[in-house]
Amino acid sequence: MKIGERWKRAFELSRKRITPSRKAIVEVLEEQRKHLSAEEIYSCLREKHKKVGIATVYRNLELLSQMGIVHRVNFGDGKEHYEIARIPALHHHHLVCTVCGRVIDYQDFRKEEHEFMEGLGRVLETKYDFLIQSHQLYFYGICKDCRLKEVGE
Amino acid sequence: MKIGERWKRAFELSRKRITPSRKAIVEVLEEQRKHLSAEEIYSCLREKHKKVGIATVYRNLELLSQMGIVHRVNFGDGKEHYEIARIPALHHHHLVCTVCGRVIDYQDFRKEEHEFMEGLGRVLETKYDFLIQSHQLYFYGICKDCRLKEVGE
DNA sequence: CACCAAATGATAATAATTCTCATTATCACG
DNA sequence: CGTGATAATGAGAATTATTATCATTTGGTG
Ligand SMILES: [Mn+2]
Ligand SMILES: [Mn+2]
Ligand SMILES: [Zn+2]
Ligand SMILES: [Zn+2]
Repeated sequence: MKIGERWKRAFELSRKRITPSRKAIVEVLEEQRKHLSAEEIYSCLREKHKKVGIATVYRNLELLSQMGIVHRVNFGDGKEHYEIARIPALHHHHLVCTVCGRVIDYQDFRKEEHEFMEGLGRVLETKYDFLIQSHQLYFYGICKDCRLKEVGE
Repeated sequence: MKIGERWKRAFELSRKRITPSRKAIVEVLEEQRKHLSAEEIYSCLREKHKKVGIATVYRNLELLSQMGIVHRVNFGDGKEHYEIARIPALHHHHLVCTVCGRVIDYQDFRKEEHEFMEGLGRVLETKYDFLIQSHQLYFYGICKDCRLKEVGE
């Protein structure tokens, strides 16, 4: 099932209204498939001549995150970023360069990783009486370019 | 080796000065062993009658994070939190309630998890030419109390 | 003890996000 | 297909976390 069809159903179920702003925000994230900040999404919308206020962008990113339609990710650069949620089979994680901020999406070991996380998640649910909804894994390090620059200096 | 002895050595090696502010900040984090925001650390220092400016708190938390003496963690509540780094054998991860913000430190499956992360890390290092320094795993969900409240409404 | 780069404190500046409130639009219902 | 209750929006103000500036102080080396 395409994510595009899915989110409309989710809106109906949760009794949230389907508005032009919401459609436009999801559209931008689906097209770009990148990690965009609220401000970047706002700019994209302006370029497309969709007039949506910045407050509405923030409000809806919050809502869409809670609904699981978008993922909010934080790379430690002082602002939140958002990306469209992929189907579970395409779930991915992040590799962050602590020097230049470059972020790599990786999905290697998707299956093993997913199994491991599922198993761990189940144990935690039982032990801590939590209902687990999602997880995020970040690896931090130094990318090739930044390592070369360091040596050069 | 106690972490307390270790960080002084790290300072000498990286040619950073051991100042009263830095000692005091590490001290607070070692005593409290919690996830404190910069502002909370600043308050603790004032209570202990150590006069350290807020800017110095931020500056040193940045430095201590880079040195690996403290860990900067983000639970999605709009501010960074800091905790003293534990020795690798006591490495832990986080379980975050998306409703009330409660955070649980867990260290179950420490060994299996660590092995898994090490293995995954090595593959990523090779494939993406990254030098990996650390990783963080977050599980998000709803805690027991928040689930009970939801039903009550 | 003197020197000097590094560190600090006070405060201003910036940047991200949230709040307020008057106006507009969605959609369930008749 | 209207209509009304109520959710959503936009503009801008307000708030909050974090960073920058710069004159002053200090740690550590010799
Ligand atoms: Mn991603
Ligand atoms: Mn912790
Ligand atoms: Zn880099
Ligand atoms: Zn909770």
